[in-house]
Amino acid sequence: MSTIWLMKSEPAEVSIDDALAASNQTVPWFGVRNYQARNFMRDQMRPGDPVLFYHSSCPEPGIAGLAEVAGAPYPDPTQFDPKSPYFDPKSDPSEPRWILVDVKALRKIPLVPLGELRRHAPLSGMRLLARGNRLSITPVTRAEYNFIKKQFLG
DNA sequence: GCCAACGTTGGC
DNA sequence: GCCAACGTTGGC
Repeated sequence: MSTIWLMKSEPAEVSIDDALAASNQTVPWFGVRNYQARNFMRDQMRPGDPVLFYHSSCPEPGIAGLAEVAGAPYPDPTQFDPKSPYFDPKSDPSEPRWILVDVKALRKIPLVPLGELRRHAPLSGMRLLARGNRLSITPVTRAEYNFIKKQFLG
């Protein structure tokens, strides 16, 4: 049984449109620098897991598209690039600290705003909505996922 | 720009 | 191992 994920991206950096325009509609999920989120990618994600593509830190935060995990985890190359904002001088190339997966965008959806998600009781347990949540990758339950699809995607 | 919440760092 | 200080996230 696959796990379902919600993954936040700043659209100014990689939007759902950017992902759909990428080669094979696939983008590496670079830049995660939080151990819990890394561990989800490294230890729990499997190719084909459904992903809700969420836009954060932008004028209209919300779910912007559907995607899926596209491959096995591998080291995030930006951690070794001194010119990258995600450069991590403490990461040893022989034992990379930051791991990512590729994500394949499937389709853009009419934006489901954060405020709309908060409005529905069946979604009140979503990790995304928890007070103080900052985690950029969170699991989504099958019930939450099904509700979102039924409610917002007809 | 503000600020609540949370994660990380580093001295002890 | 504790915990204060600091840095970051991310909505508003």
